[in-house]
Amino acid sequence: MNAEPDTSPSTTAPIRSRPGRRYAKGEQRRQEILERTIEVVAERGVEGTTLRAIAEAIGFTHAAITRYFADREELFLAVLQEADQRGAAELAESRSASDFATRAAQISLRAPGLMALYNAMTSRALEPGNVASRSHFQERHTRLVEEITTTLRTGQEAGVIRRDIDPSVTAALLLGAADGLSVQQLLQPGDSFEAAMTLLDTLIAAP
Amino acid sequence: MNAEPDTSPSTTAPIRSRPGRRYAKGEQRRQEILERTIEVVAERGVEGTTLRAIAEAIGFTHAAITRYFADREELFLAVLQEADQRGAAELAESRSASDFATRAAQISLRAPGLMALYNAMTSRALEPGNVASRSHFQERHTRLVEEITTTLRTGQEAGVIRRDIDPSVTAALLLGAADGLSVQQLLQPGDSFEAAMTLLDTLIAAP
DNA sequence: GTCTATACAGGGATAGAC
DNA sequence: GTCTATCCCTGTATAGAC
Repeated sequence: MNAEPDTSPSTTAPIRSRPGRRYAKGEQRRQEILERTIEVVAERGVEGTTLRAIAEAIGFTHAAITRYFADREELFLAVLQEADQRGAAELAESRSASDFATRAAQISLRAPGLMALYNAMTSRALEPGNVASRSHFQERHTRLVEEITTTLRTGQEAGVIRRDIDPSVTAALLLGAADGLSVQQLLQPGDSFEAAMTLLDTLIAAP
Repeated sequence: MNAEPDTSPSTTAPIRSRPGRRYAKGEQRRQEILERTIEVVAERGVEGTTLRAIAEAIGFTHAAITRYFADREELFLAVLQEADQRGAAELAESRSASDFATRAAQISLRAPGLMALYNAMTSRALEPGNVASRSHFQERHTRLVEEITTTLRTGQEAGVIRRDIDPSVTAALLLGAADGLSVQQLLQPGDSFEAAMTLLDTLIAAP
């Protein structure tokens, strides 16, 4: 989007000596840190997930983590990215657009701490001067909107989605609704999430 | 909702010696702290809004703030509550339901740091064991859903809102969409917020 | 390459002086 | 009612052991 020229798409602030996956042990450690982190988040919340707490869960010193991730922000972003990638396959099976959005949210809801982390990082991305997180979420959002837009267009051609609505605006609506409703769902669990997304589904369906 | 018996509706953890508005000076100080806080948030972001930074903006020591607010969490919550009350009047003028949701979001968007603070606090409310923030947002959500539901029902009776949709589910959808889309709007400013809410408006309008 | 030890600046919270 | 002093906890940086 409006990000400055950045040649490294995935990692924002690359560690000096991260070998391109050459050392098996290092890569393994990296994965372990990612997995433990989300566990600690689920147990102690995002705020309680200090570098020392993660390190302790592994049997480490907190300083060691900085070998793999420049700072806490980068670590958290990596956790979200990992979760995104794992969910990507499942997401690709979506049949309808709201099905897509619903799956996206539900994947997050499955892993206890993930949605909390996602929200915490989103709110940090809104902070002034946080280019790393902001561009991450901007890219993510742009990508998701494009995917949903394509699905919607296909649906319109197939005659299952109303033809009098703009696909990309509808995509933004679906994604926004899924995001907002899943927060709501976590705040007070109930069936409003399902119901609301289903309603949206019928609203955009061809008459 | 599922909140524990709580006799104090507005303030979650009352200060030991808050006199029921008896001391003008104290009340004035409290207001000043609230106003400065939102200013500091706008300038330095939520993370940068330390008790010391707020105190410095007033000409205080950070410890003095704890006379008026038990901790930072309570202070932030009070800022949001203040903003809610100020926006309430404007909100009451809403004609349609999505107009309501749109206004609610736009009021937040007007004050630079407010939406960031709102999101930061929402994400904290998702943390385990944070009863204070969680119940605040639960109550807020319940209240807003009820108000929108009423507006919707009136619209249905007047024939401007489709009659085949459930008012409360629709209210949840509107609120969720407004929340999710406003984050999106802050992340990358554009006109997708307006467009998407307008779309939702037409979707729920009577044919 | 990987990790420990250690130091540092800055945060929230609190006790007690005035 | 406000301040000073202090506590313990963060993330971060660096030096050096292995």
